[in-house]
Amino acid sequence: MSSGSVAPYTYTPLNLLKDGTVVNVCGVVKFFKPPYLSKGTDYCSVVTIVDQTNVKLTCMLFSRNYEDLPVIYKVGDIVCFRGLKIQLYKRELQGISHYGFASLAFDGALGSPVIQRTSSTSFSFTVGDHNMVEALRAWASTHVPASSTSLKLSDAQPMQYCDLTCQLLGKAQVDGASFLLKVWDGTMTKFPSWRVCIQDLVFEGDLSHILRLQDLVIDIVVYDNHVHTAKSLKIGSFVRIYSLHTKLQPVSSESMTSLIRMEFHLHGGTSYGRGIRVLPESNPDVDQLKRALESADLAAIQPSNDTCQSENKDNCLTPSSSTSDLVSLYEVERCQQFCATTLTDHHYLEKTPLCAVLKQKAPQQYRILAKLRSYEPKQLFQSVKLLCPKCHSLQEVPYEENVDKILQDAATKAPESKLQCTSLYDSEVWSTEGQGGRQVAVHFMKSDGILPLSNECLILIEVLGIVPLQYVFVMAFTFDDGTGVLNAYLKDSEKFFQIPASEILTDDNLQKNLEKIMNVICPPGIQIDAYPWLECLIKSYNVTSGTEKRICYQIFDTMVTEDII
DNA sequence: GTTTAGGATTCG
Repeated sequence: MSSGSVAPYTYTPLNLLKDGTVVNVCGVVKFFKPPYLSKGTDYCSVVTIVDQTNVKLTCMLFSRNYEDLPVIYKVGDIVCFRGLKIQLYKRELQGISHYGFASLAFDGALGSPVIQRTSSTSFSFTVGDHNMVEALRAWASTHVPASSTSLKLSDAQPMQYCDLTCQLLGKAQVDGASFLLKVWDGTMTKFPSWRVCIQDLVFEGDLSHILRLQDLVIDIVVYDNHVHTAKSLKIGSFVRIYSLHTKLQPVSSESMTSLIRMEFHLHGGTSYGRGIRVLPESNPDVDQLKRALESADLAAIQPSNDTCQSENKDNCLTPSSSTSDLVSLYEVERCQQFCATTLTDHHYLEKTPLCAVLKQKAPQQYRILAKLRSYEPKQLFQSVKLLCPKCHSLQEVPYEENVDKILQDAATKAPESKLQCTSLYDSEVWSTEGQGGRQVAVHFMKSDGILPLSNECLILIEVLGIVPLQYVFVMAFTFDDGTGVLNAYLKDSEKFFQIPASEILTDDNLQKNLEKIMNVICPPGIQIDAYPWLECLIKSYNVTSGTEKRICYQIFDTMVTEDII
């Protein structure tokens, strides 16, 4: 027993939780949504924790008071919850705050002082709790990857979601659903910030100070549910903005001849933990931020032209730069800055370097960030194949003169499927002459629901066992991310290039588009350093040929970004 | 002793 009148609390390991119980738990924060106003009466915070048992628990925490929800600043923080009810939701256990719920939160950094963050007076902190936090810190340092979303403005790239720690310099309500925040963190973005027109708005903040800081200040627009949080923020306060979206302004002739600008949005909703949280002066990240602001402020007051010119020599646009210089600079910047592909799903997967992918067994799924060193086939029309969705075999698209041969070589078994006429094709069963009266099912593919003229009609013969075949792009990509080289197949009917494989052989424009895309993602005649990054999902699988076993990789749920299509 | 949300990006 600990000294004093309060008995030590018992914490239940996350692998021993039972439905219907009320428990105390401790864990490392794996994911969280900063407290936000729910549609009911309370503030809500969703927190996923993990402990040494490697079991995760997602907790729904509600409180009438914002301050009573756990004070979490970042992934990796450590929390202790008391009075957490365990229940089943979608066949998984989840935690939900029960009557008398209380929480403590701590910095997760190994060796930092164990200072509890809570306003909950009922939460007594014992030696046992202290040891629990230290043990979780030690475990997390080797088992929980550090949060990678937090960054400085100077490291912000377009088309990213990131957590920004900054100071609020100005604010203004734009309209009912959007609110402007002017912030800085002492560093300069790669592209100057967009500027929201504040002419007709009620602006709060020191505009002369903001103007003096120039491009050290960025404009963030927050939307919908974040407007009420933004309204309550005090000028000068230190805030963290979670899942801030960075993007480049749409390319227009105007932006080509001036400068490309970067937009900052905090979109509506709370997906991926989108939100804003005020950081106290005592926060170690604020300490660091203050120092950066002080030196940046000094530099802004006494600008050194020499430093500016020598640092920006490579990126500097002189008044004599021609439009084509600007465009090519933009193209280079764009290629270096952001991904030419995006994921269509599984955004929560963490990125894995290729060297790590290559060491692991199959099957697995990975998110990778790499450059396309090379690809096959170079003759792009050769990448179009016919895929049998039934047996997954691939066939070449047959030349017309080969079709007779294919029919002669067809298998001997009778068609199995029930014949039906659909909007895609009409079907008939024909008895062959001179082949023992073998029956062959023939499908006449329709175009827009209508049978085309016979010489234009695609005919599928079911004894071939390939009914109906699907056109796909099949390519071999060689990825390189600096840590390793990996070959992956692309097998895709239309998602990746946003071009239907079924139409490319007959459409010159689509062929040109495909060529253009390949020239962007794997540009000929330049160093690989200047190639764009590609973010891809790949899955590994085992392939056995004879006695040889090897691992293959295939791209999935990935597409090229719309602005290069 | 009810509800809220139930991780899984907007499309401005």
